[in-house]
Amino acid sequence: LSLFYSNEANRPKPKMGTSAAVKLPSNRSASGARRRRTRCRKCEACLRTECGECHFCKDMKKFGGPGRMKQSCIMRQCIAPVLPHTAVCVVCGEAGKEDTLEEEDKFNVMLMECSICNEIVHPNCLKVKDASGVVNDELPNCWECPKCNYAGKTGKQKRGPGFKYASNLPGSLLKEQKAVKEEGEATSTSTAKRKPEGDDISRHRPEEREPLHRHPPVLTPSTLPRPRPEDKLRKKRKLFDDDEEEDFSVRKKGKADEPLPPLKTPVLDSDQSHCSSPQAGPSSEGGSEPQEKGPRPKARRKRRLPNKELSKALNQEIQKTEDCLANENRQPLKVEPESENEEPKRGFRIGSDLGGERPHLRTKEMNGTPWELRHFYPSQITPLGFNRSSPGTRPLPPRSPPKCVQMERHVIRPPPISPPPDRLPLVDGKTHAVQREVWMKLFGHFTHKELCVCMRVCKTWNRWCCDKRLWTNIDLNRCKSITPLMLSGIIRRQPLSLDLSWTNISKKQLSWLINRLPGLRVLLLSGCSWVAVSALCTSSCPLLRTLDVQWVEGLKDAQMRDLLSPPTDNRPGQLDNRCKLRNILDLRLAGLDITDASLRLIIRHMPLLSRLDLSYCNHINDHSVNLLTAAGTTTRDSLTEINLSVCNRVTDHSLTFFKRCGSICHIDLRYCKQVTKMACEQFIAEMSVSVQFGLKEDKLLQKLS
DNA sequence: AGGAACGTATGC
DNA sequence: GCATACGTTCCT
Repeated sequence: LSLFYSNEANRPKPKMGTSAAVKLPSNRSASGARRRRTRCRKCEACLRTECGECHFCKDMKKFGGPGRMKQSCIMRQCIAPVLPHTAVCVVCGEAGKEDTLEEEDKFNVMLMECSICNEIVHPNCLKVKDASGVVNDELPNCWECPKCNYAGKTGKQKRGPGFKYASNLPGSLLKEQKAVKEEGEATSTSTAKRKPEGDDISRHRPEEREPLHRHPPVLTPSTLPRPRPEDKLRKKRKLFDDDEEEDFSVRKKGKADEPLPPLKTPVLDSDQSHCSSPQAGPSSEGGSEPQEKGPRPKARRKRRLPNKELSKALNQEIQKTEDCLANENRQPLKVEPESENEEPKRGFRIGSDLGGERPHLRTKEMNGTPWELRHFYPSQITPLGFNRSSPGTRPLPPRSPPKCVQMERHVIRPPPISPPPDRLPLVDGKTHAVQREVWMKLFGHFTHKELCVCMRVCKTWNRWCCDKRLWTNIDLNRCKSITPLMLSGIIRRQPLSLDLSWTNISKKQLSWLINRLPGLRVLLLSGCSWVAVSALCTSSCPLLRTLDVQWVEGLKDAQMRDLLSPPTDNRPGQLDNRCKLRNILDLRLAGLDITDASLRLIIRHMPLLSRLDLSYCNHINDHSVNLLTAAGTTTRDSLTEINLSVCNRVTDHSLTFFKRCGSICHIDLRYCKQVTKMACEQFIAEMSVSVQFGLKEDKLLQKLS
């Protein structure tokens, strides 16, 4: 099944049903009552235990709360709530029968709930054959039934059944966007079947990717230490940051005075007006109904015990982020395509003219998605393909795609339970002679771009090509916008190495990612905002070996402390008290305004540190080197490579300190104005007693093997 | 508008 | 019958 579910378009606003606990509003629609949904009990969320810490957990009696709120743990909010067992088809009165049939035939006998009229039917029981129903990929058993679709009804004022998102976790990346005040006819247009505009795969074809080899920093005079990235650039990025309050705390003063560049374009605006929001005018249905206005005697409620700090902080963060995400990504409701990466343009038709297509296939057994390719390597990316970007060229912050009020929501469904097929099924019912592992060897030679193309070929290839062995390195360096679809694509591939350098990834996004990449070894975040990088403060990635945070603006000593400090919540037995980054071997801090204070933390908390990049760190001096190489420090023996290029406070004296390092193999002092070639040669001469060093370049000392 | 409260559907 | 928690209403 596809892991990308992107349409939130037509989730109807919950309406009263016969079962509703409250009286029906006077404007209740003429259509059927809505069924309440219930947990799938299979998704990641359903399977986990209550966190005991969220707002709703704290309300629970079992956690000592009053039990008034009666809400599910935020971490346990179901990703794919299902119709209750008691649901039956309004036509035949029977339950869903999908269990009785093969996958491909299930659709017509499973119960589908219309997000507009709320009717639950077997598609087979419907008489309307000329209209197309539009399946909501996001929610199991949810569609816009052919009747409503044919009648031109829209779900605009409604929100799908069942979904009550704890938008922050674990399945959904997005929370429902706030109702957008849209006026007039914009609200009357259904997005249900609109095809994604300009969403042609060819337009999103990634650039040819360079091999993932690493380069040393480009150290030509033209790229010599540059001032911090221009404020202007940062300002632009700011528009897409979510955690603004933190952001301001690290921003240089004065910036706020500058006018923001106008990013909203006419395109954007027209986009907005064309996309009907699922929430467009939600208040027009129930909310605006002036029912029960006026004073009412209200005695039954007990005094509340507001938990403002927690809930507000929680929700504000979520909302802000998700508003941001909402703007970055929006796609109309779509039907999952027949072949995985096919354009999801059409509503499907029941028994209609789409030839031999079996529309229900679109809702089942899709592992890949058409959006995957489009979003994984969007156009206008020029992946640099290596980590150490030239520091002088902080890119213009990516701009979001044209914004649209249309909200989409991404649910990461659990990975397929069944193993990928071993052989390719053929049309004649037989299977291809070549086994999967052979194909996999072939796929192993393809670029990621090519793999994305392969994933469009068929379901089987789609699953095969998503094998994490083919995606150990995912490089989104300078990808202009990280979308939720890309995030879910990353999760699906479970890379060991992830390059998000110079992207506009937000804190929320990064946090979401890290929490779902438990095996991540390499994380490259150079040029990202500190706000984003601060996600590392609260998330744990115990296996992380390489962390690149060079040229992260706002990352100074105080932030390093946050990054390296053990979790603050140290209740016994609750959390790991050790440094979250204790297993780092390779730390890249180029271009940061850090001082010895940070180095002390590093020395203390990163006992395995082997490679340290401090180039372009203006505060680093001989004393810093003395610290790193002092007796009793772990770095003294663990350091094998150090990059101090363009550290102008480092002098010849540092070289004498390096003599104490037992494992040092590589000392980069290029462009250190106060380091002389003579001192380097003296170092080589003195070290030659035990280790042979040579000058690979001017002031670049390297052990000769 | 956002958050809290609560009636009662749902599953066991 | 009980525990859970969905979806609406009410309060701030």
